[in-house]
Amino acid sequence: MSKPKSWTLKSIANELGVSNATVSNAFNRPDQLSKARREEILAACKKLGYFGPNKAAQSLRRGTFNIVALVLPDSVEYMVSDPVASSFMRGVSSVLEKNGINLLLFSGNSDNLNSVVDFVDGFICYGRPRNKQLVEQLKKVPKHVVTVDFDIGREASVNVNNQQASFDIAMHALENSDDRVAILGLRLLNDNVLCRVYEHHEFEAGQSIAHQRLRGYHQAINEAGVTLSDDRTWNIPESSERFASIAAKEALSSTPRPNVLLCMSDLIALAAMREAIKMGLSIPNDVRIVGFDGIDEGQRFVPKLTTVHQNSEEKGRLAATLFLSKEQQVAQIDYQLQIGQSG
Amino acid sequence: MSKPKSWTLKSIANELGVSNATVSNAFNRPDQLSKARREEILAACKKLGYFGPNKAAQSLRRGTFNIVALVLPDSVEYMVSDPVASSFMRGVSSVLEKNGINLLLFSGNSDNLNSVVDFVDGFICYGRPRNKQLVEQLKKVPKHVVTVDFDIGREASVNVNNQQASFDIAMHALENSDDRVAILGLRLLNDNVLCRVYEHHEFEAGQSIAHQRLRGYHQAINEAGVTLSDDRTWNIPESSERFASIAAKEALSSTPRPNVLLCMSDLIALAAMREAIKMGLSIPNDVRIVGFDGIDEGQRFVPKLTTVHQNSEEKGRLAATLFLSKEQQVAQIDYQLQIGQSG
DNA sequence: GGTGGCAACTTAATCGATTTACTTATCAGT
DNA sequence: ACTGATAAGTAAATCGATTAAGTTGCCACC
Repeated sequence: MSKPKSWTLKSIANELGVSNATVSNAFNRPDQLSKARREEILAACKKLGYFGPNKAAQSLRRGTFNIVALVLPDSVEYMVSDPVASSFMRGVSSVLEKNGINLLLFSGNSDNLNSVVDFVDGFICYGRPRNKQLVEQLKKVPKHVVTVDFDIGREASVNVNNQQASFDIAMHALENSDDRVAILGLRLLNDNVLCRVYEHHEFEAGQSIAHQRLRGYHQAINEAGVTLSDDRTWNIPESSERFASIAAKEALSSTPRPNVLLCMSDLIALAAMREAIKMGLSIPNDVRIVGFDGIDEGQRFVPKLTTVHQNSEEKGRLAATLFLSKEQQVAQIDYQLQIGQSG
Repeated sequence: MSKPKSWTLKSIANELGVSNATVSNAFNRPDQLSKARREEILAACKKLGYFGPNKAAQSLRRGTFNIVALVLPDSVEYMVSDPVASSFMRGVSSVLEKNGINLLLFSGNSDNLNSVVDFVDGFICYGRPRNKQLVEQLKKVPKHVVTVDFDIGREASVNVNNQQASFDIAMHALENSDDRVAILGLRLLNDNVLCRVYEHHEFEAGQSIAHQRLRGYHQAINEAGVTLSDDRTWNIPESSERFASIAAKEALSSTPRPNVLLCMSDLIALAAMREAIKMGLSIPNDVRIVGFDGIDEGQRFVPKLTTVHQNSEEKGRLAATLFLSKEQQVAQIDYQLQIGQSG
């Protein structure tokens, strides 16, 4: 009668009249018992409906979890709506899935790694988490960590050279030293707000992707001998149509009207192009617009978007592979300028 | 000297000369010890670098995890590249994140829930998982389960009426009894293959979303008195531009050329429209094309896509809320026909 | 002064496993 | 027949916590 609703190693062992250890060994170390005994035990477990050792207990004992946390730069919501981030995630998960490892999504807004640190084998961090405490914790967390597109002084990371790429695309967009440049920046600020940004100098030291890209733009602007007025940089809090449109409209209706728009993502650039068209401007004659990312929609748009293409999925695969190898190395991945008709 | 590298409840207790239980209580049950003692302990922990009870051990003991598994219909890769699925996920995560609960992604291709079942508080299943074993396991897994857009006989679920919606959109698209209809189906088959599907009858009993939608189409086709030839249904294995284009090209170049294309997703419908335009066909004069989902890009396309809109993000929020409430109920969510110029 | 009640801790069982060290039994070899 | 190896299995410590039950000291109250 005393059949427990759900079996444990112990109750199974009692039922079969063998020891704890023997049942455990039947599942984990076949060489520790006779073949006959093992098969007998496994068959009995199957019949009774015991599906093997409880993973939580197993993990506690062994210290391994088969779970990797993907630390996102921002909320999970934001992440899944960004096409570049999703394709990165796609790359990561394809590799992990093949290795039977599960993916835990972790928001870059959380202020504490603690809620998951005891459940995972380590962390893959995609870009600098918005919450600074998180960054500090990641620096010293006693687990394996791979960072992507930013650096915390640990040795395993995957990066695209954001600064160089931004420099290149900006150099492409700039033609004359009297060009009027505006920058539509993505998440330059920690505050979740759409606004113009006047103070540039503090960004020159920042390590977020946005800061790296901004440095590339500035470098190109200098090199091209162009002047960037200090009211010509916008902060867009997330890569969404809505915010980007507002910022683009604002930028394009400011005087003197900019004729070069450097956009930190393709989604922003596309929104800007739509606004420009709505305002009756001609691209690239009245305004040249360039993006960053290389998403599909940009290549279908008329005029075709000029942008920096990076293979995010490949980046994801690389990050996951690097994680699994436990090696400490820094991998740089390639980018290509994708020249369209927009700038 | 004997400072362990990482602290445990026990080692902290020893260090402070109090019992195990007291330290535990300091973190979990303030009423069990004096205020002074408690503050003293917490301060000491902070100084020593003990961040609180190990969550894995805590979970083992308590049987709660603060982790919910999101069971996807297919691989995790697939999920993040599908805009509808992502916005569902967005909805789910927004609610969970607010409640401090972490999200674990679980592939619908896995053949065993076991790798995660001992780590999670329960499951939210988005659509019928591709792997049938998984479905069987979900039916009887001893954890809380909420299903979305399919049913496994458990009482908590969120659904849109796929069959009714498909019926409605198909009725809208069909005009004359001599219309030549083709169906571009999404994941009608378990096999990951792009092909024409000849045998329809077995689908009439299927419970996957694709099967529900197919039934709606068939019902409308009957009602409209139209004949559907049995070589006019395609199976597209995933909602991607590439596969959809191939299928659309094949459908549109078959004779007699279909003049109505019922597409099971907007991504497919958009690809079909692009192909039709490439072939010099006029929409909707030569061919009427309707989709399903209501993604943004469809509304921007020229001609605007006629489709079924469902608020996936809301669906996600609803599913998560239902999960957290632990209530057993079936929630139906609304859909609207979104009439554009495409069909 | 004895009793009851309460606050503040401690003891020890428990969650569900893994694993080292130990006990037997069996058998080959001399 | 005795030794030593090997195979097969068991006992008990352990992972890092929670918590019911028990202990102790202190104070109030009749």
